[in-house]
Amino acid sequence: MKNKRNLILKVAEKIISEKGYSKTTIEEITKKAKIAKGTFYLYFKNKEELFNSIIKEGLDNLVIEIKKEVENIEDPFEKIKKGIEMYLSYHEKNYSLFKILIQEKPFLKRKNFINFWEEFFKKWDFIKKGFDEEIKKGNIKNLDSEDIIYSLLGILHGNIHRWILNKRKYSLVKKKDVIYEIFVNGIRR
Amino acid sequence: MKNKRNLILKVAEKIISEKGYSKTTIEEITKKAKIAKGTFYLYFKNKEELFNSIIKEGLDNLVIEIKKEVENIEDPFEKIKKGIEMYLSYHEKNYSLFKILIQEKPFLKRKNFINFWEEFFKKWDFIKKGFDEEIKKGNIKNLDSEDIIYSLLGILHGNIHRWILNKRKYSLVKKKDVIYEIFVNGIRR
Amino acid sequence: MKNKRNLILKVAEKIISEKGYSKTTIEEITKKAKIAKGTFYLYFKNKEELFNSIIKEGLDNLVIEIKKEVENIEDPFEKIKKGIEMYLSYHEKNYSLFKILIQEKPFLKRKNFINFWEEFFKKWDFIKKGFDEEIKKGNIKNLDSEDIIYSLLGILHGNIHRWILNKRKYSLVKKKDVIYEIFVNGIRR
Amino acid sequence: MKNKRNLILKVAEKIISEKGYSKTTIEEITKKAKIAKGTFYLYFKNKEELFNSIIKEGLDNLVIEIKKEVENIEDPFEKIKKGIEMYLSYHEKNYSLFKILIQEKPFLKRKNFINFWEEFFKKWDFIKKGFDEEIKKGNIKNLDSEDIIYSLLGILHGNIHRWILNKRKYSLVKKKDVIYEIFVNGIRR
DNA sequence: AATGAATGAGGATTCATTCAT
DNA sequence: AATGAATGAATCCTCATTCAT
Repeated sequence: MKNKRNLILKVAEKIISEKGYSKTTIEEITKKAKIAKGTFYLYFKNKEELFNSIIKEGLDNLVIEIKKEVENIEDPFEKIKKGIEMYLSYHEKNYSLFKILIQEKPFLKRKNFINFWEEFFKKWDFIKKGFDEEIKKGNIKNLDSEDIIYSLLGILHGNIHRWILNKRKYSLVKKKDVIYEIFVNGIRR
Repeated sequence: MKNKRNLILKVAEKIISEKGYSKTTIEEITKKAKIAKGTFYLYFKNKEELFNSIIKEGLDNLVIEIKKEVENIEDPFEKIKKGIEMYLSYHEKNYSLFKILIQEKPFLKRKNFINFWEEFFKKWDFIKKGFDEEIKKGNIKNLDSEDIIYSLLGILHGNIHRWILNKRKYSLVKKKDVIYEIFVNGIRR
Repeated sequence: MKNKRNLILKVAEKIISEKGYSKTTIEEITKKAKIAKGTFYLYFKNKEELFNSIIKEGLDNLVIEIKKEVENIEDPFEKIKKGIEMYLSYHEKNYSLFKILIQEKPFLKRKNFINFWEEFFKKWDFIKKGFDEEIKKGNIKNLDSEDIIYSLLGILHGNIHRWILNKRKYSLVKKKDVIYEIFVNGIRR
Repeated sequence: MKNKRNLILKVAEKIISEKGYSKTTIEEITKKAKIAKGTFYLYFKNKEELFNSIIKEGLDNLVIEIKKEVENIEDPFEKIKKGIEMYLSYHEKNYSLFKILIQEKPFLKRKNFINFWEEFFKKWDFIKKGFDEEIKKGNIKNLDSEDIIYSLLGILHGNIHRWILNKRKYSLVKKKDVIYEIFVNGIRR
């Protein structure tokens, strides 16, 4: 049943985002999901796989949503504007994911750890390519496009982090204009 | 002996940055420091206090170093430039600290978790004030200075993170110009 | 399985009565009971709860047995006689309990320590009431009934203690007549 | 210095009576006595010897005090009366000792444990002999004198225990008459 | 597919005792 | 005689994972 797997994922995401990976026990996850402990292992090989699935599936959805909205926009800066908005709006809806995402995951074996982040950043290649084109056209300063993308992600994460620290009292999406202002003026020629 | 405490701190910082807090055992720390397990508890109340000390002392030094270099600079943008350089250079020397900083903190209860980060961000208040002045003078766009500082920290962290993911193969400090370029053009009126 | 809990209880009672609470390890209990260490914690929250359960259940049974035998006896002095017999006979069968009862309870804070014993003595209120009635009727000297009950328990414990020190070489129950003789002549008008 | 040994004994007696043997640490004893931890081991071989000394010396004093007062009294029942009074009065002054005394000491090796109590009871032989004589003379019922002495100690302990449980709010010595009344009528022919 | 009792390796912490100074 | 830093064996408890039902 696909549903039970999703149930576990949702329950676990919430708990892990609140207590952190180490303090989250299979006991608690299965109790809250109202299934038996053994059942958990029918759907996940172990605790680590559960964790990876939460992140992988969360990020996949993030990219899918952004791509869908962004790919039909012609104007490069409008594209960026929409991308920023989508990134914020997705995390506003799925703030648990971010809290899980930003933590170092030192319990991941080194190899898996590298793969994890590489995969995350690779997902934004389609945006990087956009930057490359604009640099060629002269619309954007002649910077390394990878520098640009990491800086953008940095600004976004800084703002999401702050929003969470403030207990999500204000609308995260509203920050889209400030971020756009700073970022685009920062890179525009 | 102050030295033994520092020894523990140094050894622990290295191990925790590599394996993470939860996977790091007192056993391993003391073994690598070549002291008895009980000796650890002469210098730290428990594992949690060790962790907090690493971060507290690491960040205190970071702020002290930056302040020292920056406070005599008059020109606001030069000040920012130097600040960025110092921030990067400190983390280049102490890359373990950053990895620990962003790690999951399984012992922190929600409230303490918030406090932890709030304290971190409060440390940069002295910079925020500088931004406020420049906004008044009209040198910087009329943005919320807190938005600005979180965005700057975001850009910095994004770049540090990337550097670590790339196994620190290039010089982190060299990124100071790109970051300055993007950030300052982003906020300058 | 109720049985496994009882198994632990029995094994632990024996060991604790021999080595004392502090020197008894969960390791030894579970080894002797042929279960895994973790299994212990399925049935008891911790070592302290185990200890409390041993005493609570032991004393509850003691009171139940005595009450059952004594409540149908009309004559007050016969009642006392039977009570003494039962008290001795129960401890003869369950001599471990007594040794545990008087053991140091290192986990009990002062307040709880008091409560612990108060609860023990409260269990004998139903006997105290009997004394009160007989005092009114003039069959027993006009003494404080609480003085009487504590003295009786004192005599009993003194004799049980002695019996245990003598390695239980003689029949404890046989002491019932001497105790009755001394005690009843002591309080009878 | 004989004084330092006594200092340790006094400090330790207080702490052990409050927290029990197991929870009392050498650390705390030496800190409260304002001496170094190593100094403790100049005066006592180890923790167990300290414990034994507290009890041995406490009981020796008890017996000495009682003997001194009692040996010149001719009348056997007056002798008992005075003995009861002295026993209570000593424990009223030294209630810490009793709290230590009544606990089982399972941490003592079995052999030492037996010796410990045997020694305690042997101390009362001089009283037992008095009982034997009175039995011969026909003043006391023809009971085993050891039964008598254990019963008396039992009554006394029962009453001391109760007094401590009541937080020593009343005068313990005042109970001498009730105890005498019950006990002596219990054994007098 | 589902259950949950049972497992046992693993890890933080305590504290009596030692010993160089 | 006195110190107190250092030791490390000892012990409680946790929790991911298994497996018989």
